[in-house]
This record gives sequence, C-alpha cells and structure tokens, in this order.
Amino acid sequence: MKSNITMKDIANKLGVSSVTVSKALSNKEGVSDELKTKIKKLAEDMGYRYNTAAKSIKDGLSYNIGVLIPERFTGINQSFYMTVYQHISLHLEQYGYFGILNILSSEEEESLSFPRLYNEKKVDGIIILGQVSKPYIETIQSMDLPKLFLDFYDEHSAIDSIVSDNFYGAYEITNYLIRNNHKKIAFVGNIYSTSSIQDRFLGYYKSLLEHGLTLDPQFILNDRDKRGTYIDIVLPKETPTAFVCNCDQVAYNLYDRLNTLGYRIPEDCSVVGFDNDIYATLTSPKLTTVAVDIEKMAQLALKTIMDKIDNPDHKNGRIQVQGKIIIRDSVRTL
Amino acid sequence: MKSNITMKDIANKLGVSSVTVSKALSNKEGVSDELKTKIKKLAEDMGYRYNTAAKSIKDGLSYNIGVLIPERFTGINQSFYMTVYQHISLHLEQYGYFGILNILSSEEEESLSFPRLYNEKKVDGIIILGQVSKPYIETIQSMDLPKLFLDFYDEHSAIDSIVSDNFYGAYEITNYLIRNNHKKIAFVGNIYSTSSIQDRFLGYYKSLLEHGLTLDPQFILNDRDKRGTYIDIVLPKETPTAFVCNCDQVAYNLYDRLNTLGYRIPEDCSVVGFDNDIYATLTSPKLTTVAVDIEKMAQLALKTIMDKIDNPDHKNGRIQVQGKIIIRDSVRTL
DNA sequence: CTGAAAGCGCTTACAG
DNA sequence: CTGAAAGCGCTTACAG
Repeated sequence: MKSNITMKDIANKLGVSSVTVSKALSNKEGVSDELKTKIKKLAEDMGYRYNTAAKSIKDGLSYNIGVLIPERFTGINQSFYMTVYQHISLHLEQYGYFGILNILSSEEEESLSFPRLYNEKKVDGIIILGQVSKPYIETIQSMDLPKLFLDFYDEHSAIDSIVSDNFYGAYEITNYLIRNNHKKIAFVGNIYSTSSIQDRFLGYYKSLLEHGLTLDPQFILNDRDKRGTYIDIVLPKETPTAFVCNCDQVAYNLYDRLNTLGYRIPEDCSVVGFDNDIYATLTSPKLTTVAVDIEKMAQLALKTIMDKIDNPDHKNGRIQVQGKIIIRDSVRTL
Repeated sequence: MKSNITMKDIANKLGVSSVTVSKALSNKEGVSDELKTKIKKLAEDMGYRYNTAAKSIKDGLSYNIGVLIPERFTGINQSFYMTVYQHISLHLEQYGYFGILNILSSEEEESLSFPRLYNEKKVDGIIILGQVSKPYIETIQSMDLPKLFLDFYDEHSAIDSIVSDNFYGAYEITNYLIRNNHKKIAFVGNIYSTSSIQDRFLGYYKSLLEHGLTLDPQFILNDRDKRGTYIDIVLPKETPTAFVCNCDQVAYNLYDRLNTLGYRIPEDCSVVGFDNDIYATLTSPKLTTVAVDIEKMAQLALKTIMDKIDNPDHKNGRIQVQGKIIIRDSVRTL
C-alpha cells in the first residue's frame, strides 16, 4: 500500500479528472452512480485517506476545538477537568471535529501569552476549562476566535460561559442538612478564590437566611491560599454539627482533619461535598454530595462553540446546568 | 483586528513579496535584518497568526500526534490513562506538536474500523494507550503510519512498545513482602487478561521461586472477567497473610472485601498494589505499591514516535521503564 | 454527467 | 538581498 494516495492518483487510474473523484467521494451531485461506486471501490482498495489539511486551507477551518486547562488544575489528584475533557472529546465525534488539549502553564498565564494553539491556527474555537486570572481573561478576550468559559465565568467579561448551578446546588444541599435538623453548619472554602466557590457559598448562605439561621463568620473555614494550594483547615472553637464543603476533594481533606481530631463521621459531624468526583466514593463513609452533570455540560459547551463557529455573533450568555443531590452516608439526622 | 491576516497582506502593506515575509517570519537567510524586523513588527501589530494547515499540505505533516485510548479504560474511576495522556500532551510542546485524543469505542474495536483520526490524516503518528484486542492489533498494524503501543505489548506484533517494568516491579515488591516474613502470599488478578497482569504475576512467581516458596494455584485470585469488568474477589479457604494486587484499584476493591469479612489491614492481612495512582493514597491505610514512572514513559513514547516520523524505519522494540517501590502503611512485619 | 481553471496560504527552488 | 513561478491536495464556480 503506497503512502500518500491522492484523489489525482485515483483519477489517473480511472482516466477521469480529480474533480470527479472529489465529487464522488463526498457524495456530491454530478457523477453517475456507476462511476461513483467504481471510484469509491478503488479509493478503498488503494487505501486512500482524505487529506483534511487541504480542506482546512480552502475553507479556513481546522476542524479542531481547543481545550485550555490551566496547569494548576491538572495535578495527579484532580481528575475532574480531565474527565470533562474526556466527555468533550467523545462528543466532538458527532460534529466531525477533534479536540486538542493545551495545558496552560503558569508562566504563560502570568506573561499573558497566547496559547500556542491559537498562534498556530490549530483550532476553530477554544474552550477554557477552569478559572484563569483576571488579566489572562483579557488576553483571551482579545483572541480572534470563538471562545467559551467552562465551569467558571467572569462578570466583566462578555464571553459566554457554561457553569454548573453552584448557587442552587449548594442551596439545596444545605437545605437537606437543615431538614436533618442541623443548625450549626459551617462552609469550607476560600470564598475569594473562584466564582464557583463564591456562588456555592452564597447558596449555602441563602439556605441559612431562609431558615432564620445566622451566619457566624467563624463558620466560614478557609481551605486554600490565594494560589489555590490547599492549607490545613482550622476548626472554629465551637465545632459545627455539619460542614458544607465547596468540593469533594476538600471534603476528603476535612475527613482527615476531623479523624485526626477524634471526630467520627457522621456520628459527631456530618459532611457534604460538591462535584461527585472520585473523592466522593473513595472516602469512608461515602460522601453525600451534589453531582455535576458533566455529560450535559460537555454537550452544551460543544453545541455553543459550534454555533459560534457557524455564526460568530451567536451569543449564549451564561448557562447554568442543574446538578442533583446524591445521598450517601456522610450525614446523620440529629 | 481583521480576521485572517495572511503573509500576502503583510507583504502588500510593506510593498514586498510574500516570499520575503515568509523568510523573515521563519528566520531564514536572505532578508536584511532591517526588513526582517519591520516585517515581524507589522505581523505582530496586525495580529498575524501562522497558518499551520498551509504548511501541513506542503510537507504532508499534520504536526499532531494521536493518542488512542480504548473506551473501557476511560471510566470515571480510571484516571491512570488520562494522567498519562496529560503528560504526553505536556511534553508534545517541546516538539512543536499537539496531541489529539481519540477514544476508541468498543464498536469500532469489534468491527475493526480504523479510528477517524487515521482516516482523515489528522496525525503523523499514533500512540495506542491501553491494550486492544488481538484482532484490532492487526488493524493497527495495517495502518500506514508510525505507531507505538504504550503500557502494553503483543508478542506477535512487530510494533514498538513502551511498558513499565511489570516483571521486576512485581518481583521486587514480592521480595519486600518476603523480607517482612510473609510466606502465604496471594496474587490478585486475571492472569489471562492483559500482558501487564501476566508479567506482574510472573514477577511475583519468580520471587516465590527464588525464596523456595511453592505457588499454590488457590492463591491466584481472579479480579475481573474476560471483558475486563471487575468481579467479586473470592478468597481461598486458607487466608493468605499478604496479597500482591495487580493494580491499586484492585487493591482498593480487595480492601473492601477484606473489611467486609472482618479482616484488618495490615494487622490481619498485608496488601500491596501496583501503579501508585489515586487509589493508593485514598485508601486507608495508605497502600504500599510500585510507582510507575509515568513521566519517563510519556517522554520515551514521544521520543520514539518522533524518531519514527523522521525515519519510518526506526525501530525501538520493547522498552521497559523501571518503577520503584513506595512504602506506605499496608504491610505488616510478621 | 464531466472536467479545465482558479484559488486557499504557505514554501522551495531558482533566477536576477 | 529580493521575488516570480510552481506546487502541496483539495473544492468551487463555471463551461461544455
């Protein structure tokens, strides 16, 4: 099987023109059925493969979508974004597209450089998966390409985004704790860190408000520093009966902390998380949490970016995807 | 900033030819330094982006590497291959390449269809990450493209492969158990399932042989069915004092099983794993295991595939990357 | 139904 | 040092 068969090669063998071969292989009008069949058969036999690059250069599309993940979200213990990427990659199939992963290094983010993906016109659109710094958002905004934020958003930015419904998710799971007669409920997370955490915090707060519970500032527990590195969680003087953690991994960290201090879960303290990722089922007891609908987020993200490729003026604004509470064994009824 | 600036646009503005612009931007000989600087400056100002597709069509290279992962290795709880993919994606940077993930569906694997990645000439080489069926190996072999097996190999296939040193890794961790005075040591894994598991089993066996211990067939415990789905692990009549699990996830499953049956780890039973993935540190007690050098595997895989792109006759054969034992808390000295 | 011509954006080989 | 010509593999618009 010779390398690099082109339409011309097929055309020559059959004594027709490459235009005819092109039409036949892409099922266009204007070729007799007989010839069409003959061409397809020969193409198959010769091991012909379509050269996408040639098409790309014609219509200015790469048929690739870029997924940009900031380096700090790609640690060995943070499989969430890779799982999202996996779903995206799977659904790209139905659009005839492929996905290119570009991990954004911290240096690039700080020096505000464009991702290589962009400089080399490798993609027709780009999904930014995971919060980037404010200045870098401007860099992204200046890119001449359809773009979409996934799993975060920025108030000042006009860029479309798709997020899980952090606010109502946290609201509902806090309601669940209150229905189980908890009153001293702490929130675990750095509420200045990302918009997701902030929204989850506010959902938690809304639930407290609705139930006439006061928000004790001591019950907002920090889980990470400014750069996103996890820190030891410091418990307040009075131990809460329940903890709303901003994500499952932090719930996992909290389990450790509580165990070390001699508290049993859920006998002494109830804990809930958010994300329903691998940490939720690997802990003991298994974690009650809010499941993010990764499937739907990936699907919507692709639909949106494809719409924008077709029509650059297409606007979706911020779309929130509802999650659902998964009840496991980490909450006790008081 | 106008969309789609080309070299011609820059050339027109400066009253030079596009050939000169091409030379200037790629730092070729034959343009005065003065003009070169002027061209680069203008390109920057105009927001020019290089069109890789045009280059692709010239030299027949896509500057992409494909990573093919069989669907069954991409479950929510199987982050290992995604981690490997992540490392690959990171190292691709230094070659000026990008990575395209193609998850191979079970239907494609069964119907022996080429991955879409191949049919559309999207990549210059392909890394198959995770064992595929024997018939599908032949399909891969018939692909007219540099290819490499990562984390598995096939004896009949002439395709280069990079694997972690399963044999010696298992050998050494079994030695470690024996040094801790264990004598009744079981192996957990379906030894007909993949070459990795087989090799790990044989390393375990070598250790037994060397220490004059007999291999009791009842001490080979099955962990999965033919299709790779995990099954309940059935313990032998006489309980071993130690278990060599073929991977960390199975060790995790075994922990569950042993706990249910009332055995404590490591007081009653010692357990070791393989891979040092997320399961190793999320279990309690933390798992003593063999760390696979993902970093080095990814690096070698890329080096090899790039060598093959440069020279299709390049042959590496099977390369084994040494792992190392990570001692944690799941083994007790008898 | 079939095909010659032109063009997508770049590079290479050659001429001046 | 600079550029006209040809070509990579395909498609589109048009002519026959």
